Amino acid sequence: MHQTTMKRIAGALGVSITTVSKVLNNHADISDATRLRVLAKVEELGYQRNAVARSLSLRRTHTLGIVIPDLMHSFFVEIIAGIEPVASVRGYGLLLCSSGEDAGKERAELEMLRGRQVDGVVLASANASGNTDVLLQLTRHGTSLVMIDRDDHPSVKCHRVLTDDERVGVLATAHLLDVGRKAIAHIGGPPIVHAKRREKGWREALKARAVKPPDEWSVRGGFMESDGYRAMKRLLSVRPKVDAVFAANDPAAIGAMKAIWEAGLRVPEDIAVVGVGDIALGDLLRVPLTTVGWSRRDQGRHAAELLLNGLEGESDPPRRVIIPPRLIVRESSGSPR
Amino acid sequence: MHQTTMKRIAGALGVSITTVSKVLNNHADISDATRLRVLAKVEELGYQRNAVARSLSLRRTHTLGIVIPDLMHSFFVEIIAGIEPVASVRGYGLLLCSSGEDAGKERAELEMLRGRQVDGVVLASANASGNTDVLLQLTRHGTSLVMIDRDDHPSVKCHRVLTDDERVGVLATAHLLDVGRKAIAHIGGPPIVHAKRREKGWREALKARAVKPPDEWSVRGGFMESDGYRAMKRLLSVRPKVDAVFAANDPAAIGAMKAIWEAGLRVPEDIAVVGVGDIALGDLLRVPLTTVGWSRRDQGRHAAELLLNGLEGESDPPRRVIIPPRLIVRESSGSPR
DNA sequence: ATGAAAGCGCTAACAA
DNA sequence: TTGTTAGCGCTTTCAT
Repeated sequence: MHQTTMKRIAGALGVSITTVSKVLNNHADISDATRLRVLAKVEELGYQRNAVARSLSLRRTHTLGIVIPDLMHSFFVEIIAGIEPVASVRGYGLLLCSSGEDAGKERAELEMLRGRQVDGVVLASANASGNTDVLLQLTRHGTSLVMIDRDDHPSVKCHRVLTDDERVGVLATAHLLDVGRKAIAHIGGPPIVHAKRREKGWREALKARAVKPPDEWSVRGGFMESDGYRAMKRLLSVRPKVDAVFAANDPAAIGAMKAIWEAGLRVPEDIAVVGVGDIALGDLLRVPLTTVGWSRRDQGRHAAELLLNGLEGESDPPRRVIIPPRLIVRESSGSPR
Repeated sequence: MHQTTMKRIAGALGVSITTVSKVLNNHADISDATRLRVLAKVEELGYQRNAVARSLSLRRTHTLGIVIPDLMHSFFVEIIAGIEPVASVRGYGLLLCSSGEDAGKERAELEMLRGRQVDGVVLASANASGNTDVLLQLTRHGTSLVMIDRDDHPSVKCHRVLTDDERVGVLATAHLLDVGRKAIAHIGGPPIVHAKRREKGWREALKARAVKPPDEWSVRGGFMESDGYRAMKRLLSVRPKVDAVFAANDPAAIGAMKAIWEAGLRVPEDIAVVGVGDIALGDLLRVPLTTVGWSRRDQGRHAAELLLNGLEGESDPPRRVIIPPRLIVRESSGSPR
């Protein structure tokens, strides 16, 4: 029950704690003989340095905080999967927080992470601003920060790992035009800059082919399946009928498909659907979903690398890393007509 | 850049550090006047207790370690989603580790968690034993442990949150018999007790209806999609043909379906498929998958509660919590014939 | 090459 | 009601 400590090791060997510490930190000024004796004892007792005490001394915890909106969204989990191996191999632990899409909880989590003295934070927020002050406070106290898929909080100087959202919209919409769709509606996301850029891409792509979308083609939705479902319900009553819809993300696209099926229509024959995000199993859906995706793992990996490089070596100036989106064509967008 | 500390607060107010500490810990022996002054200063400076120092003093980190085999498996993420709210609301942080199905890495993660002095560990391992010694060491040092979906390591005295695997096999197989299938094959999992129990359930259910499975009906597989795919390839050559297959988990079932389709056959018309685990989006698959599932969230929730109750109050004797499995009928098992 | 001593920021007896 | 003091286990000057 009693923890083994350096004191114990030192005592058992008749050396000082300092000596043990030095061995464990690979200091050069230790004779090979002593080093070996210490190492042997460490092995024998199964000793593990107390990271808490070490952190207090070093003022570094070798811990990264991760804040995501929703654990159940494969999307964010893939980001973590990108972070994990990088952190793990460099000896960093991951303190996981889920904000549940709630700005209040996100705030609480960020303060908790500050209290726990994490060396860095990866924030994959979905909330529109609100916690700018906590973020500023964090960075001011020396915690490095990287935001994923967020290009707001402009006052917060930190690394950002993003995709090109306007291009996302263009890729999706141009594809639908390419396969011969004429009336391409858009189910928008929440009022955040990324959703707006996707909508902008949709407009641009239409404009490039001289298509003028009537107002009813664009309906405000959200990032949840239920949002897409509701939005599609409304789009189904638009006349003349739409023959395609570009949803701001995959869950919304799935919701839209459900609404379409419920109305007795078919995907893609009656209405083609394209989403964004390339969620897991998207290729195994009843009607496999055409989507615009980008590598979440790369996003996570880059985030972790930016963070750790900044922590270990020189702290680079804030960078923006753009992960390019790509079109993933499946059945929901149909074949050329 | 300089952290605010209790010293600073105390200094600014002309009181002792102890007083500040007592206020922050809600000790009764502090006058309201002082309490208010301190709280005001804390607010003013945006002070946050340094959890590292606190942990060193208290010898509790208010942190739980979570070790799962694979972040990309929705299955484990749901467990975390069950743990998170319980831990979060009680002020516990979650240190996340992914062992990548590798006993060596799992071992390293567990030692890391020991070094970090976590108060408890939730282990959702998939590895067959091997790290028993580390687990024993952990518990011996006072770390409480709960294992999820693991009923091995019998020497390790800890809570366990399991499902009834034999019943899982019975539910799946009886269902296939109920819908009129005659030749029900089984794609087994890796050589762990749970997979074996599922197979046992399969045998029991067949026996209960006087069906004697020939040896070729049972093929050793694994828990990966590729395992199911390979196993099904072999099953496809069995004569007389099998008309149903019960796979030890959903990924294997999905792999099996792929093999069936590749062979030009149909699910469920030619071969019915049932999996285990009820993975996310299982109901949106090309052919929605019939499966036997149980609440992962409940599993996580129970695990967290067992752990935290043990930490906060009396430490219960090791308990085994059984989460009941239930059959989820979708299309892959077909309709009665 | 080794060790004594101070300190990281906090908690908790024990005094006052 | 408040403060003094001694740790928690480790790192790190600075002597020796």
